[in-house]
Amino acid sequence: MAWTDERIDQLKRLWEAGNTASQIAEELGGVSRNAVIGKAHRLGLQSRPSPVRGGDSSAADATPKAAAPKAEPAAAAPPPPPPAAQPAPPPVAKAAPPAPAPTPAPAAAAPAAPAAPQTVFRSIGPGGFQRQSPGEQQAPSTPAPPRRLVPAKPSAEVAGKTSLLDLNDKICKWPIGHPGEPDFHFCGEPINPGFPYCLDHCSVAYQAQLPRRDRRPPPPMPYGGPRVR
DNA sequence: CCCTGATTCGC
DNA sequence: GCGAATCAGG
Repeated sequence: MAWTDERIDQLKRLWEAGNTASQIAEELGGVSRNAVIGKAHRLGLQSRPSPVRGGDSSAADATPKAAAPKAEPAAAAPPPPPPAAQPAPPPVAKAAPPAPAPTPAPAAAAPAAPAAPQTVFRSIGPGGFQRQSPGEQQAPSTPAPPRRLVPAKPSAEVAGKTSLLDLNDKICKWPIGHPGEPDFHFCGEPINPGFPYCLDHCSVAYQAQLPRRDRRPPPPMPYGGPRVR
């Protein structure tokens, strides 16, 4: 199974969304957990809290890394790995509790720009995107209402639709329809900062892990989505 | 045991 | 570049 752009992109998103390598492997299909991890590393994806890493048994461990039980020839001279700065920590915020949050005080999270007239978007984690608007602030008292997201068909009109050539870094790349169809186009709405899709499509693309019981049947996925087993 | 991610190294 | 084998912690 080759690492196509789509599969790589899926890997990135799932990885950064906090899925385990096993889950990602299962989701992608055709690859092993190791393959996912290996690819993730090759892509330079930052590893999330791994059980092996942080588990520093000794408080002041003098030995940094002696985990080389295998051959340790004469290599030595470890080239200082340029810490490729971490330029992208914004997209991931605190994970949103999927469970019914009894928190009644919603305003506490919006201390900044209370007078800002413009809508502010804040991603609060995979599957937990919420619109934060000064006016239409909704108390999350309701048990995570599974928003019924229709594939948002802005206008089936041929005119004004977002074509492939219209895509850029600022608009939602969620496909509407299917490639080849006469009216196939892209969402085109302003993106949710840090993501390739708009707010609504982010909430579709990044589904929160719900109990298998009451999970919404067929989440609309582009291109048929990941294989169904 | 199970799980996890990290790393190595032959391909 | 890829990923099975292996390592190592929870």
